[in-house]
Amino acid sequence: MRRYDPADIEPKWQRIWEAEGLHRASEDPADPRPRFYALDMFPYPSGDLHMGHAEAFSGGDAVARFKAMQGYNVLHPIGWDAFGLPAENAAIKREIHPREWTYANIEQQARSFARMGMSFDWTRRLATCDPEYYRWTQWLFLKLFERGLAYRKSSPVNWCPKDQTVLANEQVIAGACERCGTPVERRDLTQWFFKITDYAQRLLDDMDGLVDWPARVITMQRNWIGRSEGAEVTFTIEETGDEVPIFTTRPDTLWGVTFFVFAVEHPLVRKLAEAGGRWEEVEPLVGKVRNTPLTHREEADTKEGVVLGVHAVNPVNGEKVPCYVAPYVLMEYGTGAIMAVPGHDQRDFGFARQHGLPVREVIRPEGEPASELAEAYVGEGVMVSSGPFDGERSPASIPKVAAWLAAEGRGGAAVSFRLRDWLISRQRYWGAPIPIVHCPAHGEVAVPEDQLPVLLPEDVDFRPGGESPLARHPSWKRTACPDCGADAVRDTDTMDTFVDSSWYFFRYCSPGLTEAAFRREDVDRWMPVGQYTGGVEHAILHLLYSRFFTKALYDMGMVGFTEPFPKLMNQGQVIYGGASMSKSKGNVVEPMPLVERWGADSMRLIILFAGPFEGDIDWKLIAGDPDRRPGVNAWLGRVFGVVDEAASRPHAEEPEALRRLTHRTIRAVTEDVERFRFNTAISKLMVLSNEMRAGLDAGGGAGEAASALVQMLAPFAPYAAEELWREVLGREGSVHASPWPSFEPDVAAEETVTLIVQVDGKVRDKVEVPAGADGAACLEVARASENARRAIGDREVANEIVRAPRLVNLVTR
RNA sequence: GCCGGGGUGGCGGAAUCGGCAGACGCGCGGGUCUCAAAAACCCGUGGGCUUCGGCCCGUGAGGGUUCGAUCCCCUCUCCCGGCACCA
Repeated sequence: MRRYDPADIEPKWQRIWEAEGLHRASEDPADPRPRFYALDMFPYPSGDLHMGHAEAFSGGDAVARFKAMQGYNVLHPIGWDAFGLPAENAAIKREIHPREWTYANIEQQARSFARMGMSFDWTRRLATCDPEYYRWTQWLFLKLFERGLAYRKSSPVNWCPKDQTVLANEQVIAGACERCGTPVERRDLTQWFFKITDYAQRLLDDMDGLVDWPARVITMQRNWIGRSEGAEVTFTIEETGDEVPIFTTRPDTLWGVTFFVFAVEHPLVRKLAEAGGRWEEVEPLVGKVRNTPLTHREEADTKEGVVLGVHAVNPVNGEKVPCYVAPYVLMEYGTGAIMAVPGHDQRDFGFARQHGLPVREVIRPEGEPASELAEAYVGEGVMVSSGPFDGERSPASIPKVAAWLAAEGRGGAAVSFRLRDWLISRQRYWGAPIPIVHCPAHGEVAVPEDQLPVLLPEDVDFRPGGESPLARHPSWKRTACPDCGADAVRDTDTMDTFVDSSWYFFRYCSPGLTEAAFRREDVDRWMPVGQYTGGVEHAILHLLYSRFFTKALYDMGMVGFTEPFPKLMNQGQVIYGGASMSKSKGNVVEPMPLVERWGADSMRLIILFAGPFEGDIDWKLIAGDPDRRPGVNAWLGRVFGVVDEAASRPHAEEPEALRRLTHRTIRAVTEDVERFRFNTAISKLMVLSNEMRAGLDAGGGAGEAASALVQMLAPFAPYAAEELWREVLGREGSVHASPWPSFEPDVAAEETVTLIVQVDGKVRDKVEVPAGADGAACLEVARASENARRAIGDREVANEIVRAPRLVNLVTR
């Protein structure tokens, strides 16, 4: 009998598949197969692959192989998200160049992927740190710049005083630098932004079409975009005449305004404080908040604030209310100033109590008397003390008030988004340089396309200190203005790595193209992506940015669709003992040692069989003794046994029950794989192999079952399936290029079914009846059941529920 | 606090147009083989009771609808995830 020896067969097939070019996507125009783009979120090359990669890619690979067997021309590419801070950190620590560290890791991961049997089209491999890739990242930046979608402005950012660098929000943990633990400060710097806010409404609207996205991802993106409807209203400052617009979702409470609040960063604060003779009191608060890290702002005291000494005139009734400056109003949202209605907003209420400001009731619950408010009332009601709107029902009155404001010329209906423009500048070395030259005469000038890429300099001191590494380089930034030839300097910032990853899926469609980032015809041929697989940690940033890029490129006529990923699947995390795996916790389980010891097929089966793909896997709970043979490995051994035995007696008659199970299994497994239910698919294959064993032991044949089993095993255990297909079953060509088995309904149909006989809803008997048994026949069988009679005893049967041919329930009085 | 998802054997998990709860696997127990052990293979495995025919209980807790509820409804509870001064 043929032994199952993964150490022997896996490297062998890996070589043969590579030599045969089995997984290359076909670009032959005569290829009649429909196309399918199976995309996995590309990895970041920090060391070797971890368990999370193993799970995500095992699932993605199962889908790609399944689709190929279903007759699709599959594009299943791989690449690396290879720019980023960790490469620099590692380089600083080990004194090697970020490039060396990055490419070494990419090679390692590529070898591991190949060893795992991933069906990638390696000819399309890319890395975002490759000059031939980032050249086009820069080119896309310039396209956005041309359209006004990339612009520069001053913005507050997180700054680590020890590392002397700007940090992304996600690099700030509890107000401190994640690397050195130093509390971060706030700096105002001029930065590049992408104008994603122009697309806020479309990003929101188009999600209605993303029916195959996980609901929670949709929810997270909706929350992130944060659309609010309301009104904009312009107040006038009594003492200076300044006009200050505010956004409110509750214009129906305009008559309840008793004060007015500015964010500390609001450009009018100093002027107004000075006009009110209060700058001395205001300045310390402004300074304090300015030095508070952005990530700490949420902990600021809601009641803190200082009076400005000036008054705002309420346009609806001419009332003058005092102005304050307070940290609870954010410059980043709305207009950076608010009308305060303590009667109907809890934050305003708290502030009013603290500062002795009046609280006015202007929305009253229907049918109730006027009351002294003990807290803000935010529910429905009737407008009172509201001039022309007295008696109007709120919130129905909101659009009426907005329309009235518009007619009066003091504002009107407005929509506000929480989404802010995407800050892409990074004062870091290991990223794509921003292709802009700053000319004293011409300002921001695009680097001409024929001068791309703007290459990163090699000889750089990328250790932290003072300025960004590119700014510190003695000569790199010096250049001539492309417009006038005068001395000018390059922009010394690099782009956020999320820019790199916002278009990599387009590049896969036109690999190695030297004239453009991609060809529209290539992209339109393969995209939108058939299935996108990756972690939920990218639910907002990467997916939102990629959607934005796609829409912007669509508007430029560069692609023919507006959503890149109509179908999205998130795999769960692989954790250990309820916590994420990490080196500091010492609980990291790596996939490659498992692959070396038991084979890639076993590693893939362990992880796919452990539970639902979307759910987390706690390795501590699913893994047994690491030195003990995994159950799935033993199962593969048994599969080799049954397939070998079936092949050795091709003329033996296959039992009808086995044929039926085979066809039922084909139907069920096909459905399971389509729904990412790999765990149940594998369990059904186990059932089939168990039944084959029983049939063979009884002397029957199992040829059809063996063939189907091997084919259905192929997406999950590609090496073992290939060995069985070609060597044991002796088929020509790869199992992975064979057509997915089809089930025949006639064969799958049951001849008999188990009739459940219940008495008063409790199961009392199970009887085999013909599958076509009608109600009367079933009832007869049920009445005849000895067990049922005993359960009924001397009671009278009052009701008979019949669901032929599955169930009869005899109900006694 | 708000929104979303979930609670099923010793463990991972099956089963939801309301109709056999616990598929499949791990673990565990017993057996075959062996001098012995491991491996492999076979049998058993929710709890309790049993006259060995079966019976009772059981899907976080309580209630409801129904002939019948893991599934639908209400209340509660715990866990996980996301958001959280968003005007």
